[in-house]
Amino acid sequence: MRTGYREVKQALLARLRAGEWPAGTLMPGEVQLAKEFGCARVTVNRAIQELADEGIVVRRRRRGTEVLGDRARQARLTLHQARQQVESQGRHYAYRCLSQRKLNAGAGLARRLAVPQGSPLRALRCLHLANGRPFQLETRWISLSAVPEAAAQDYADQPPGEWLMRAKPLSEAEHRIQAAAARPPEAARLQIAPGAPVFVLQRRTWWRGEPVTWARLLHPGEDYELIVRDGY
Amino acid sequence: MRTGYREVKQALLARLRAGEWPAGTLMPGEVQLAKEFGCARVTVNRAIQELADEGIVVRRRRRGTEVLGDRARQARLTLHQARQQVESQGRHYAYRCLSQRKLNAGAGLARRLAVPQGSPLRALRCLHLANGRPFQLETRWISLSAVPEAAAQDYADQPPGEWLMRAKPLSEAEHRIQAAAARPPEAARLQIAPGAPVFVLQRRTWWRGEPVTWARLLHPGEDYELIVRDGY
DNA sequence: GCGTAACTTATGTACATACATATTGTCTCG
DNA sequence: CGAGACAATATGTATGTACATAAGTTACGC
Repeated sequence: MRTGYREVKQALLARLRAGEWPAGTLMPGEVQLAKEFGCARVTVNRAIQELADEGIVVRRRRRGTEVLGDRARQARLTLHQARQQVESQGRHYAYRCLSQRKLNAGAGLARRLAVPQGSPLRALRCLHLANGRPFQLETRWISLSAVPEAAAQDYADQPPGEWLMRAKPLSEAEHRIQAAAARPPEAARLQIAPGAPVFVLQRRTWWRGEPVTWARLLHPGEDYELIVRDGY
Repeated sequence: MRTGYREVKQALLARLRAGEWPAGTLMPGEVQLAKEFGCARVTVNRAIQELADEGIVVRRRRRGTEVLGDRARQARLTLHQARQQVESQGRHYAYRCLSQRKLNAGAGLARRLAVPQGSPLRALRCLHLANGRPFQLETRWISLSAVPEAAAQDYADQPPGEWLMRAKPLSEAEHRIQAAAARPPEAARLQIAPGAPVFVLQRRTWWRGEPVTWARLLHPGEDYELIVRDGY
């Protein structure tokens, strides 16, 4: 019958949207659906697997497949390094390290990075430029207990983000995206007026549960936008 | 040998990180890898499939599997309806429709929505409140040629986003995230000062290539944040 | 030399089957 | 009646096989 797991997935989606299985209920089992669609169970499995990946249903062994309510939109967000963002727009990229030093985590930093107080850190402040104009102001802390090599590394000519990506694999990441008003020192660095809107991306990463780095990336003004496309 | 596609995937990831196949090169074919790992080709296929899903490699028929350079961080972004965002924070949700009318697309709207000029549209302006305070200001256009049912629908008591989610499947979506300064009318609606930073999310959706809706969602100030977690 | 047809190859997917694994429900024994 | 053993069951995954599909490559005819 040349079913195809895509067809099955679409059919299931259609029936889900039609309200055939309201939120909270269990969908029929894979064998049942396979019989219904006239295809192999594996085909149904793959279709439902994708629905589960997209957060539409939850699957549990022995229990079955539960339909989740109030389906949220999901999209895949891709975050590039500043250099790549700039160059993909056909602009000239430049990097300047404003300051780099070593310090031990105080109470506030320890909390934000989730490291013990007093942990050795590398603190950095860098500027990424596009065609000579400020593109991103980066404030970053690197945990030296997680990445001891970072102590000896010089970031004068190399963005720490790019270095880290090569030097350290990562297992988890958390990103926070906000709009904020530029504080005076930041505004000066970004050559915008104090209080002007800035796009803020904060990124924390872990390696096997151990905190690696925390970065705060500021983009000036209304020009910057993050674009997420999604389809199926 | 009880390989398992997860093991294969981890092994491939390890070798990718070790630089065994530099960016731009082609990985060995599935049959080759299957022989190497002592498993079936389908198992390797599934492992590499996931790598492709995560944007680490690109697969093309007949060509092979290419390793992508400068691996960008990828994360799954989940976008909820305003109601769900508010309620998941334990706050009280309320909805107000400020205006709803029909109009035909002018030049600007036609371009933004990617519909022919003069197309019939439903135009909406709504406010979502959390504990009685403005949470999100929504400006939305719905293409009536794509969703004729929207012409008769009344949105006085029902957020158009929630209605659309139920009424219309969608195949593609595009999201843009920006920081902006509140313009005076918006600031008044959101009860913030003009020029204060706002978090802007613009969403366009299509159904089989046909534009369905365009929404501009404004969140006041620095409180709002979008959080994306990602791990493996 | 050029366009096209035929062939080759790597990935894409379907299927039957078999076994693994988690979890719920039930049954037994003290 | 409660704790633990056990069976039943739905999903999870591996495998061999077969065929589909896209895209390079080569051969052919003009």
